[in-house]
Amino acid sequence: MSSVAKKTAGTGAPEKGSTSQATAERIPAAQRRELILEAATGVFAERGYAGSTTDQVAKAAGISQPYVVRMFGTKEALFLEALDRAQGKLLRAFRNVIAAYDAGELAEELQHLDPAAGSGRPEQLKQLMAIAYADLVEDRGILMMLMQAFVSGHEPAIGARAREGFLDIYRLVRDEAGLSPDTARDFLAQGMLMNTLIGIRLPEVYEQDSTAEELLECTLRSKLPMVLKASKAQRRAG
Amino acid sequence: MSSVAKKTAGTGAPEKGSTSQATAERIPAAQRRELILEAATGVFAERGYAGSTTDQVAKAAGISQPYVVRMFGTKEALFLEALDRAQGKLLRAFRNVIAAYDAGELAEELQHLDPAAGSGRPEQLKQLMAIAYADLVEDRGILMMLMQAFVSGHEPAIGARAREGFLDIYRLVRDEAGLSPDTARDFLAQGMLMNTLIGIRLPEVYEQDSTAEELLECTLRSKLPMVLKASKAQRRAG
DNA sequence: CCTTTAAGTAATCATTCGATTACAACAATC
DNA sequence: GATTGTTGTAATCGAATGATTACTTAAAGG
Repeated sequence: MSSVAKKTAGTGAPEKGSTSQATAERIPAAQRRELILEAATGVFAERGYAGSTTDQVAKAAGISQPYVVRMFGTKEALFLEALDRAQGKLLRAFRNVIAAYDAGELAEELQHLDPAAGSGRPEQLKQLMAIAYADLVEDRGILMMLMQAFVSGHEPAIGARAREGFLDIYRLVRDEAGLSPDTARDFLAQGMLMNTLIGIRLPEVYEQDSTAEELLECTLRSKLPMVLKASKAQRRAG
Repeated sequence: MSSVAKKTAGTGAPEKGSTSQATAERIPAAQRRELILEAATGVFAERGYAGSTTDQVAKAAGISQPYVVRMFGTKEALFLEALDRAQGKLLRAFRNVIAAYDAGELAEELQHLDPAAGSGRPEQLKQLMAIAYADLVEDRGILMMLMQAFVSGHEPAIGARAREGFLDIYRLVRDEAGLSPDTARDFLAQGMLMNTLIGIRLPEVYEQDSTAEELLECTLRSKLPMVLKASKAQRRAG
């Protein structure tokens, strides 16, 4: 997805010799909004709310800083929207698993589950959702965006949203997947551990530290190779 | 420097008689250092690294902002020292439990453990350390200070230190308490969940939200009343 | 007393950052 | 082709913040 109509990189010279326009390609506001939210999710996930600047988001989205502010009003409003979006993606991922399971579409995946963990619907859904959660690590923005919100409870608006969002996830796992409170708690705890391991960038030292290797191995299991690959890609891009 | 300009304000203002004490009480630098670290832990725990200012730390410690900076050099150095201190307290708390257990000093506490969770040394130590961890919530600064470090992996110095610190804790739990990797992982996961619940200030809505009530109940168990009390105290302190 | 040292602050500086303003260019519509 | 709304930027402002400088003052030690 790149510019076709405009200059900048369109025809030959990226230099601004001719028309001194540094302006981005014009696209509808609704699409631009989504691009900004995508960029903001990455920036906020990386640096947290206070550690991010609207200019970093603007640069990541390929537009100017005033445009970001004008479109969302304030940095806080932008953060809240990005948070909602990330939470929505997580809830949708879980609901997709549940729906597919109940429709009997996961016969293949069921073969690879740990039989010792139980064969009831809640036990199997728990394992399947854990896999879906680990899949979200590939993006890395979504889970760390949530994590950053979870440690920003001192900001009144963000704290309130984070609380509600976390409880939404708990209720989904309990009511829609049917996990008992204790099982739901264990499920969430595993998720928070994964977030933490990603947050401290443990995959980056996987090869140099055997303790890190062991902990990552027993936390991510079959999803470890994918996470390691995503980590390396992230480092290149960073 | 002692020639002429020395007495600029010496003309009228040096009232030493009673009230207006613009300067803090003079105490040895080593003690002041500890006071600043204590204050910094609370501030960083609350607002994170980027969200905290050296002036907030100074105010919390009852001294001026330049003094904070001069004593630690940079905000980052201050954060790293506070982080070390918090991690040290956590490690010490766990080692105290292990030593007391091995010395047979915990006969009373053993009566209150869940027998269904197993009666071997690792199983009992896991439960005892979980209680010790929850006890640290009372301070609140220590655990959230660590949590804030865990989401600051993008800061090179902090990220490196956070990684090492987390692995130190894992090794302690595995090697000194004797937990298997899987059990150690589950233990850490519960800890990360507790941190998250504290981070989003879930205890503050305990009375208004039955979902929050259930989740807190099944995560903190016997330690819930203490955490609720600490939460209320924290709110009053603001 | 006087000199030295340690503890502490006021003032300020250079950046950074979120937000605002004013404007430019493109596109649709009449 | 003039009008009008949409998409976008440059310039800049005021407040906040980490750090520095220069100073003050309470003790400690002759």
